[in-house]
Amino acid sequence: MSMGRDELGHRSETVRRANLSAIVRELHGSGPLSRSDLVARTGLTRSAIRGLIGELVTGGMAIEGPATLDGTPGRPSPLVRPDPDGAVVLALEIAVDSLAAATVGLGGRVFDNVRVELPRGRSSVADIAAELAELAATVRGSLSVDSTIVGVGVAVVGVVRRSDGMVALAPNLGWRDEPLGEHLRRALGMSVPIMFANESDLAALAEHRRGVARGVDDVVVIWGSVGVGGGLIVDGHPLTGAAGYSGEVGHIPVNPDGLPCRCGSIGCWETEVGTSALLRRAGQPPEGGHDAVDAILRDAEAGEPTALAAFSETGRWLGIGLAGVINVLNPDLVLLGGRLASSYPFVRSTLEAELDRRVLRASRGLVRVIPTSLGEDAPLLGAAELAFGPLLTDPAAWLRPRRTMVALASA
Amino acid sequence: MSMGRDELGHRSETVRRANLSAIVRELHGSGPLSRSDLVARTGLTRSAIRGLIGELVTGGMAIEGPATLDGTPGRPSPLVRPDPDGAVVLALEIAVDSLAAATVGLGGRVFDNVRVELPRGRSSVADIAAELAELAATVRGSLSVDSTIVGVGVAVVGVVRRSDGMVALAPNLGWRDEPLGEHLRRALGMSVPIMFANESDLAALAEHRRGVARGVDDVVVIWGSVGVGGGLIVDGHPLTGAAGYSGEVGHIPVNPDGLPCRCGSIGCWETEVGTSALLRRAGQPPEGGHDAVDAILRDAEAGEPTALAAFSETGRWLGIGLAGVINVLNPDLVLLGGRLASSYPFVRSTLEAELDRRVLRASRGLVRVIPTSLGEDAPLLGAAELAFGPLLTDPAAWLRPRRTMVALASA
DNA sequence: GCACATTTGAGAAAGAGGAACACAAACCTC
DNA sequence: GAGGTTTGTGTTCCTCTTTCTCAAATGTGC
Repeated sequence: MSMGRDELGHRSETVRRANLSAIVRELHGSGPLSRSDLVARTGLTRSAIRGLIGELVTGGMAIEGPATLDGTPGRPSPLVRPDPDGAVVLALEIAVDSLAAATVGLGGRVFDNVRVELPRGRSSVADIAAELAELAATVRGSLSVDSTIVGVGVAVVGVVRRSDGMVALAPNLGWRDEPLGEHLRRALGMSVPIMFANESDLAALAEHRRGVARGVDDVVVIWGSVGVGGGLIVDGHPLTGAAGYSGEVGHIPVNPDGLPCRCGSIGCWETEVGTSALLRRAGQPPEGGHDAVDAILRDAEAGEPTALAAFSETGRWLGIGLAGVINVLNPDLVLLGGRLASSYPFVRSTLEAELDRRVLRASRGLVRVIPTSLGEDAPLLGAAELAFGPLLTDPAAWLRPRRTMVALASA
Repeated sequence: MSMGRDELGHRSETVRRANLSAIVRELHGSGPLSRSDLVARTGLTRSAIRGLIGELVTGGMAIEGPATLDGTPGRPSPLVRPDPDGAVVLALEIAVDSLAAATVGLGGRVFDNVRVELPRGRSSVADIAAELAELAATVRGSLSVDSTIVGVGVAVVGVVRRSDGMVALAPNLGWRDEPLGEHLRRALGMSVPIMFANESDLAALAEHRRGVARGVDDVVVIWGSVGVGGGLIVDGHPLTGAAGYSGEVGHIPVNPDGLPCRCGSIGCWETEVGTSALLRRAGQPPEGGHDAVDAILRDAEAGEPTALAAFSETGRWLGIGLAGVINVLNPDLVLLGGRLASSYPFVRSTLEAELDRRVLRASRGLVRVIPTSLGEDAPLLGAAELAFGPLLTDPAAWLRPRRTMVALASA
């Protein structure tokens, strides 16, 4: 019986929160802006902006600097920048064959970013949590002493519950119903909230905030690692579903009499467009890893016919599955990411041909299919954005408290 | 570059609008409520509620009546009811083989409701628009003279653009890129806004507002008429997509080497779960209509094996396609509506079996699949809800204007 | 170099809207 | 009928934005 996105019972404080949130979002998303830019973007008056900026500056979340003179007449407007030290998040990622960590400041500045190889096969949740905690300690070393970490975001290759980081399924790691959240909370020993999501969902969030999908309200990201996942942005907001399990496009049935899938089903999209399908079509053993795929890519670049045919057939199946997704969601933009980004040139033509045939004409004309723009780190950057979420929604809760009547009285 | 659902630049007027909206939504959705109920539901103070209710009453949108004594101590709280005459919408529907119209008051009271048969096959847009206008005139006759029509909602069997009612595709009617919006606007000759949407989308809206999906935030409605459409509620809001073409689940490819579809593609879900597939499996000519399907239903109820087998196989394919939808959207609830509602008992077991096999375990446990609750009129009721949308968002814009200083001065 | 238009910041006052509080009214129970 | 409880009423207060006026800082044209 939740109210969805809207909350009832507004008051004047709600207005201030919404306006502060709007300003912090603009600063976080667009970087330094003059006060008058903010007036134009928010529609608030100069006086209101002044008061709100003042609160952000004294709260340590923004810095006012000298104006940049652009040659136009009129009094110059001072530049407001997000204070990267004012609010920092820790981003973590459990990818297919690597672990990563980064510290990211308000405004999107990446302070430090490390990635380590992960040996193939099973690893215990406790081991992974411990290793992530070590990476976290490393990247935290690059922060100045007065930075405040306001949250932790974690990207996971697998089906993870958003509320508590319970991993329902992560075939690459051999996990099933593993309480990653609990382990990580203990290993990190931090008091700030830790938020979890699937790598594809976070790649979508990152592309929407800082990549080619900026300003686009309906976006689908198809993220290929070993399997295939999807991140959905709908009406400008991430689509999470009832428990955060949405976007599992890899397990759409596309071939009812197809091959068995790691999830237990048969004929999932993943069995036709995942790494193993590509390797199979290229005449390689399907359990080959990253290197084997790279080899096929190089062959394709060199014009080798078997490799080209393997990509071409994969593209056909990409188109078949994607047509269903597009017909259901009617997006403006579809981004191919992860391994699929590098495959893009070689799958493009057969993919588009299937879309031409299978997507309803009305939707077909509106949708573009292109590669992602942020590369391999998109899920990690998305994890940072996830962790910034609460702060962007209600910045006032994170500002260094203003002196209040009570505080003065008790002093 | 839209802002999505959120708007920037809040002010105190925003608060009043949001609070009025919250109250009108509660009244519209839940019917008569005492003032103290509203206090509890909105979290506002008694003073605030009083002021807002007062505005609604003088604006003619609500009526305050005597309290209902329920035996509890304390001063009784007067009952606030939505004034059904205060705001009325006109709902229209173009279904597969019928046209319908209704007048619906604030609070959901249906004043009048008519449905006429539509001869099978092509009809020109102008003819349909004219006939709808006639039906509209009929149902408007049942309104009291001082009722204000605040909007028109139109449900269409087909792919329709929300912004202007351009019908991209409606195979049942033989339409392709027909400007229904323009024709209807002329035929009705009304100055209020006319809004359009697909029948499945509106069935979902109706079930979410007034049916079994009330209070459920993530809902999928699969609506079977001749083809199959889908209505999606995500995070408590209808999912429209970039242009309103979302939810076309009937055209998800499920059988890459399947039968040709009316949309031009092959192997669409619709070709396996639509009416013609059922008729084919029951050994009937696939172009049979409503009556032929009803005959198979009666046979199945009588235990006739061919009919049962036809439903069973249809259920299997229903499960295959639905598994993909569930894996992508992670809904709490899936509703089968239209023709599929009556089929439900006979497709249930094979459908659930496919879901067990093909839906990720994490999502599977959360989702219930049941029939719709509002019957055949769900799209029509949804059209009414669609038309109420602007009023629910900003009731103040529709209140009879308060006496202002200017009005007094000019009097 | 200087008047002038232009844009923006600063500060005070006003306006809008809900919260808080005190009090009265209307119900219940005993 | 006294006492407890819940709720409507009315007033005052608080928060936050807008509005208005003035000053400051820039560019332009002579």
